[in-house]
Amino acid sequence: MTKPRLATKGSAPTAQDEYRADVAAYVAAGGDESVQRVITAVHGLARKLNQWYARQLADLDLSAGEWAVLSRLARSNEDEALTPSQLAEATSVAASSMTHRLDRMAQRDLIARAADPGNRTRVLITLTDEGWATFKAAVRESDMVESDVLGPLSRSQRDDLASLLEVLIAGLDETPSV
Amino acid sequence: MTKPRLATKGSAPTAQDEYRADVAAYVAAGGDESVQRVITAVHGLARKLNQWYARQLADLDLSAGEWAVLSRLARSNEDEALTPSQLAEATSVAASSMTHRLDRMAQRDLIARAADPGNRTRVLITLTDEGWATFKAAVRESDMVESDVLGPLSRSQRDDLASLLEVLIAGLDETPSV
DNA sequence: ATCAAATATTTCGATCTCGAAATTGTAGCA
DNA sequence: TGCTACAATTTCGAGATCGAAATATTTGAT
Repeated sequence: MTKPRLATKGSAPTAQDEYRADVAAYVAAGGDESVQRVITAVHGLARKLNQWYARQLADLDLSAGEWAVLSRLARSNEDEALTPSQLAEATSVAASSMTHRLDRMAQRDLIARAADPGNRTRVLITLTDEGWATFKAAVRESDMVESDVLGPLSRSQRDDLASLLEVLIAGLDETPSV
Repeated sequence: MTKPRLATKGSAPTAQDEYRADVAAYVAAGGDESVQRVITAVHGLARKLNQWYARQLADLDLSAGEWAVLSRLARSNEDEALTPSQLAEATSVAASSMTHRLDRMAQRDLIARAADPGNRTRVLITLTDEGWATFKAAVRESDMVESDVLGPLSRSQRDDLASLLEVLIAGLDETPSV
């Protein structure tokens, strides 16, 4: 069954090959197979998606980090305003890095800084009209990639998959933060 | 006994809350719901896992990138030796960055460089005994995290989940690389 | 009211990454 | 062989990130 791919760089290994080899290695090293199949697949998917996003986002002159900021702001622009610290936490980056990232984004008029009226230590970040438009454009682009990836599954399979993943997401909150 | 749980002002949002808000935002922006549920869950899980790995790996003085190299080498040490370029490709990093990463890892005696006997342009990277031992230690640590995450699912649910994810992985190879 | 501790942001120096040369070696072809 | 195109790695300069220290403000205790 396994295609005997002969050495040379000509034929790149498929994602499936990589996946199987990874699972085998982790199991050989002592990992549980039913765990490693899921974990390795999740990582592989996320990695591939991120690669594609990076390319798509490059068209809009956005880095993955900038996209993360846009995305986080977009889903809470109405009710709550966010501070740089919260954005740093939300996007897994040091607060000091967020300062610089926001500098660039403000320069491009994607976001705006405003002093918190109730606490002058804080800065509140909001999406500008242009930032909001850029967010929507990026969603439209990435949705095309994502639809392709989910193409092989039927609607009910997608729902089953989502439900199982949601169980794991819910469980994350109970895990003792390692 | 009771951890002095730092008084969260608004009680930190749970991973589940974040997930639901993300899905809602993407759907509001025009994404398909059955797509966004899966994609968002995959990203959320991968992100959380990576955060935990980073902490675990810090105990072994490993960065995520170094772990990726160790891991890639560990699963192909027997048959094929890898070049820096291949490792760069495999771990999504520029070839020039791999040079420095390998410098550091060689200095710590985790990997060894050797000239390819058949092609003096190439350098072949192999795991040292210490590198191999470090890999195994990391697998043991991360398997504990992963088992916790998969705890909420029964054996057969894990298999179902893995099977669905594997369909997507297989599909990645057909996608026209965007 | 005042002083000390805590919080939020920014600045600073070191490190890591990237893409573009530069370097070194291989392969094809007359 | 000699020459040109190609390939793999490393070097180099610019930009991004990190953790720690600096700055400014708020909160809490006396």
